[in-house]
Amino acid sequence: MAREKIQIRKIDNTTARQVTFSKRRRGLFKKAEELSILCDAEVALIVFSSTGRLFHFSSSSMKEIIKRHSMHSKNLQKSDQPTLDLNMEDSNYASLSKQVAETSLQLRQMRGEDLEGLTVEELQLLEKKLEGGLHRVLDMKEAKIMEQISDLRKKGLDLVEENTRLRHQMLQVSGVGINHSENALAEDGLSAESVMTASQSGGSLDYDDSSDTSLKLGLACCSWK
Amino acid sequence: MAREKIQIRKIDNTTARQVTFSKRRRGLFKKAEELSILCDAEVALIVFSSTGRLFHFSSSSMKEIIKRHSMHSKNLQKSDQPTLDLNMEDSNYASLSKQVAETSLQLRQMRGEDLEGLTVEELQLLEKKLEGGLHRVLDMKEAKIMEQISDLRKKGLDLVEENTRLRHQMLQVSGVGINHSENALAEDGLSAESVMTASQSGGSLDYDDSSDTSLKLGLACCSWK
DNA sequence: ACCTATTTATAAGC
DNA sequence: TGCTTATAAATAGGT
Repeated sequence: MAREKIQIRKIDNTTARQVTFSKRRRGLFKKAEELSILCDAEVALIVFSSTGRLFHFSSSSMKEIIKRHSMHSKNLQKSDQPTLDLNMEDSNYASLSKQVAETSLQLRQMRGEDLEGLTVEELQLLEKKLEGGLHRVLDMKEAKIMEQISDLRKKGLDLVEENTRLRHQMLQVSGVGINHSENALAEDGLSAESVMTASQSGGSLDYDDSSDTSLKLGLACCSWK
Repeated sequence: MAREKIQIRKIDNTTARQVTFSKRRRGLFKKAEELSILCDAEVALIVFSSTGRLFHFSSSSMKEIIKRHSMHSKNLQKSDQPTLDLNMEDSNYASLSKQVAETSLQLRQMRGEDLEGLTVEELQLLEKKLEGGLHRVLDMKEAKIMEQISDLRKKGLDLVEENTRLRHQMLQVSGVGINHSENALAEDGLSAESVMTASQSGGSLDYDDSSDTSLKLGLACCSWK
């Protein structure tokens, strides 16, 4: 496709053949990938040069694709002892394959793709499904978040309790006569009440607690109600 | 590579995607064959469309090439005597089965089922997917409804036109001298103007048209904007 | 399915 | 191999 048109038959000159192989191989692989991306297709390409070098590409798992292919083509094979078993597997496979296509279409449509062919009624149905799903997801998220909050709150209370206990121990260890330590207790950490208030009001919880970040992530969302 | 340059990412429009698939698939297979002939290479190409259809090409025996390929890549595998064939089929089937399970789980979760095991982060991701899908579904529904409305409006205009013509014919048939028929015409049905106003204002379209209920269904939804 | 303006791929040559 | 360029092919968007 250039300078001169060429006939499609084996290139005699070895060097020229190898040069052409390199160039065309690249082009072929590029187009294979483009097809898989543009058209959402599964593509597997295997090339052996005349010198025995292997080149291959597959849009997903080569093994998967080859398997799927052998299932399909196995219907028209010379077979040997197709012992029914295999045949049944074949039909099973065919239906499975169909099922995969069908299910993934549904999935794509729930993601808002491939909607062109749907009627208004079908779109409405889809909409209801999505709203229902969204509703249930939000409910579940809220439940999980409330759970985490109550867990954290409980942990907080436990910590406050432990702190109090520790401080009492400290007091006893330091001796009762030293005023200084009493002041430190009053200024330092939070009291049980202040912790409770902070977590219930839903305000910013700035625990720099590195052991459990999930609540922080959960609350990062602004509209989980 | 034509009229306009395109980006290499999945084509949204289903029809366009299928058209492109057909065209590029042909091109890809042609080039695969050319490479094999020109450069004396072994080439195997397998393509599954997104709808599950299989297309394949191989310069020699597909089985041979696949075997040779697995020999190469099998260097890091358990190898041995697993007569490739059967094992591949088995695991193939199993993996397809796995794929079905995986996909249908995703589907169920998008419908708001089987959410128990998910973390808040995963729920959030799901939520975003659902919102995105819902948004696209609503957009598409709106587009389809607008299309139907404009169709109906056009039909309405045609009918009005025809009515007018029919009335003129009636007038001519009834004879020009009879005042009575002129009055009847003035009081009776809608003029062209009044129909236009009604349909353009977006007000309640009370055609009792039983032949096409899809618009009614479409408008039954209160929030398609 | 067919039509073309454009984009790509690529045969030669270095 | 890589680069360049003239030209053949492929193909995106329409019809």
